[in-house]
Amino acid sequence: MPKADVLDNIFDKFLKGPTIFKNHEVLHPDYVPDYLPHRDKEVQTIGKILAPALRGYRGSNVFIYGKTGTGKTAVVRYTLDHLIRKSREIGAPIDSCYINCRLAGTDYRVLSNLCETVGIVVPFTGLATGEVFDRFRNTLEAKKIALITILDEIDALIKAHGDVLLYKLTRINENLKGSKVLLIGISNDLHFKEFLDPRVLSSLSEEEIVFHPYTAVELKDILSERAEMAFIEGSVSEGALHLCSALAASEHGDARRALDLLRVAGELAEREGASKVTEDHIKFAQKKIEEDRVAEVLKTLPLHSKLVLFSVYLMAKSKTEGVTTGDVFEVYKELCSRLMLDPLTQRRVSGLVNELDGVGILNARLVSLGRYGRTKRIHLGIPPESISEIYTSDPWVGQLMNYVLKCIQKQKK
DNA sequence: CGTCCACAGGAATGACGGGCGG
DNA sequence: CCGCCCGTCATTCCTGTGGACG
Repeated sequence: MPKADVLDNIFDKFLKGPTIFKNHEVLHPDYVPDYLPHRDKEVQTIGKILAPALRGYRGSNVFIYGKTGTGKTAVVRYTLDHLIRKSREIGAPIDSCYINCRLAGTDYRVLSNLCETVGIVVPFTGLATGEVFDRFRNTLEAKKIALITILDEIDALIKAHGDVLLYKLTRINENLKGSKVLLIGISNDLHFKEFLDPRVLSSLSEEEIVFHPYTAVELKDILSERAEMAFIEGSVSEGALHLCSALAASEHGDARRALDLLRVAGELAEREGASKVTEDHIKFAQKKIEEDRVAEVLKTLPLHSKLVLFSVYLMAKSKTEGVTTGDVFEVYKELCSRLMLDPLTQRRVSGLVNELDGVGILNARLVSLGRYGRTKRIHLGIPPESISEIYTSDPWVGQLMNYVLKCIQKQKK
């Protein structure tokens, strides 16, 4: 059979076969639904804070904390959408601007985003940030509007570039007569306050809202709601939903995670031609998401981190309990000499171990061996099979590793 | 009870590369 | 376009430390 026919078959099967998705899109992370279960209180609170803008008062700046997947962004966007709609109805001069600070990356790009919303174009680069700020302020002043600015993931920007911009923004109203700016800061980091200048903090957190993680029960409501929209009726088992919400709840009540899980499970089910998403699909999806994450991290690891990881891997085979920093460093040095590479210092390797621990690929625990010193006890944090990712992701390193393995085996014999 | 191991991890400093601002 | 500055990664030097051993 010619190739094209085989493909046609696959496509036809896909098109005609029993699909279980009705609307795939509603499971994607940036979809904002018409109703946000279990966030009524937050929606109302933010609504009350923003409402004065409809009458031309400034209202308060708001600072929102909460871990990932607790609905911060969704609630703010939802509330703001409604506010803007209302303002159009009654003709109130309100505009809004949503900026993800982490994606924007620098002060300059945040500002250029702001400029865009007030309708002026600034060059990619070339202007001093102060100049861009002035242009923004002047244009805003001329437009005579209330601008509600959402600064999402603001902690990322502050940690990277300091709070100069934020300070300027919080004080911008002092120099404005016709217009006003209302700031909504969103942070994933609960300890973010400590990074801020007290003046900025007091101005920004005139109102503070903390978003608590969803409980398993709440997650289930969210999932049921979304599943109803996303899937054809009856194609998701009750057990699957239950498991899905339980899994996400155990991971700090992350709704995004739960929705991801459901989406991937649905895709898996559809691909294998199943008519129903089952608990097994969820379990499989959980595994797949984790594997993808690990593979992604391994792929992007710097060379010496790979070597450190590989050292731990080699030793984990023989020693089941406890590899120390010193052990790892010795093996690592040996690897380097075989590969004709300059080894890093022990200090650095110790740091790399900590970094690998941070992303969950290694488990490093500080222990004291009394008379025999203090060190870290290091284990693999992932299944050893995953290490093969290193081979596949980086052929050069893979070849070297194979070479090293052969040398070691020869020595043993 | 003091010693001393085998590191942890902070601070200062240097090399390098890339983007900002003039 | 170029110099400068800033962030990242790494090194060097350093002080700190929990607890088994003698």
